[in-house]
Amino acid sequence: MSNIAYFPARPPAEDNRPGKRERTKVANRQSILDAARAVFGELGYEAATVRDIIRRTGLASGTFYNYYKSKEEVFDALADDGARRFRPILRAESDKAADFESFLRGAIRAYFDFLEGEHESWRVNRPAGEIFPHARATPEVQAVFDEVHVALAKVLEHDHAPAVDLDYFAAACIAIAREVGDKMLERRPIDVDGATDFAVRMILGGLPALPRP
Amino acid sequence: MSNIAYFPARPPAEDNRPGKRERTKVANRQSILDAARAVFGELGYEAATVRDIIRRTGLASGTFYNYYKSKEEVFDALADDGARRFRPILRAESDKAADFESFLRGAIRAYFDFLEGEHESWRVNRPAGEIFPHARATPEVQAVFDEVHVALAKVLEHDHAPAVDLDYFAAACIAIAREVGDKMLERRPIDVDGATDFAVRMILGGLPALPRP
DNA sequence: AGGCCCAGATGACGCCCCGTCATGATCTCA
DNA sequence: TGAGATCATGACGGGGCGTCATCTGGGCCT
Repeated sequence: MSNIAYFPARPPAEDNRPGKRERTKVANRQSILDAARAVFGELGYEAATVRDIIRRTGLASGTFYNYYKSKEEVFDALADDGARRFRPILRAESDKAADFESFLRGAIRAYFDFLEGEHESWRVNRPAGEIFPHARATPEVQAVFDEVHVALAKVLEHDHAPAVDLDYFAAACIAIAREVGDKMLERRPIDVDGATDFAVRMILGGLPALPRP
Repeated sequence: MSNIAYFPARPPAEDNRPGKRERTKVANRQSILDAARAVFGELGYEAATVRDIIRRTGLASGTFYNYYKSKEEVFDALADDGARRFRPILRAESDKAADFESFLRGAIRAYFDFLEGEHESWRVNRPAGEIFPHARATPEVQAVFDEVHVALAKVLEHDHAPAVDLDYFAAACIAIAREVGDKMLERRPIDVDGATDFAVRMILGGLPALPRP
């Protein structure tokens, strides 16, 4: 007996749900990422081992390697994930900005908000003094840097600002944002506005322009 | 028979050379550091193992652990070494500086010169894309940061500059110096003057003050 | 000189992490 | 329902890790 007489050629409701195979694959990949985030948060990146991550998933060790080649690759995947979520935000700021200052303020503010959000899921209990690696230059992360680069160039040109060494300038801006952002997270209460103001003024006017606390 | 009749109470020429015991200890510690520098340079920090370092010294594995507890500790020792050499240079700049700008220029210039010098012994052949860890906050390194902090405070006060958030400001200055310094090392020819000028102007006047290339 | 002592060099050892692979279970599709 | 594809499994060899019982020889005393 055939279903053909009773159902249209395609199954009803266009069952788009992927088969079980595909679903477990997605679930496994996700649980590895979740476990990794937790382990990195608890033990710190350096101390964490692939085995720690595997144990937390409950999967077999070999299964891990069907998805990622190493601890580094998982970390990169997490970084990529963050970058992928941040990129559209940055893009939006870049699009809506009228001049350089508002672009800068929007972008840095967005980054700091983002940082504060991520903060939670990462630095749960990491050992004192340990250095958490900054996101490495994975494709997605690099794309964000490039986007900053391009956005800076675009907005500067639009403002008829004098040509500058963009490579140095972008590096300096990113450095300031990173470092002031880190310091911001260490203070209680976390003051996103203050940090944003500081970073923006530092970039736009240097020392003389800084806010007086 | 006694030497007393022939020699003064203390042995001649006041032989201060430490005994052989002490000398091998110093030599071992030094060869471990040398080996570590070479290994980190060749394999990169991440890939390097304690065994790699041990093998290169020719010592037994146990001996290594008589001197350092781990790869991290050796790296920190190397960083401390660098910091210990850099500190007096920084101090000299701080002492001789008449105003904030000359202090800043002197300090950054000194740092970039230092970077260029160190450059040789470190990044010999490291794998592309690998992140070389910035010096961690070892006591000596921390001391350098603190010195920067203090020097900034002192010079700023002397200049009757408006009060600023020193924590943020120092972090931003160090961030700029680090990042522009790294980028400087990637360019050929290495232009210490140009990088110094950029960093100084960025800190002193932000975007509008930057040199036009 | 001869002998004793102990700092410290040695390398074998047990432990654990690494990445692989032969095996088997389960899904898919005809 | 059966054949084949896909992928989870966990045992395994390789190797790095840090330790420790043992040995070596420099320091020191007589």
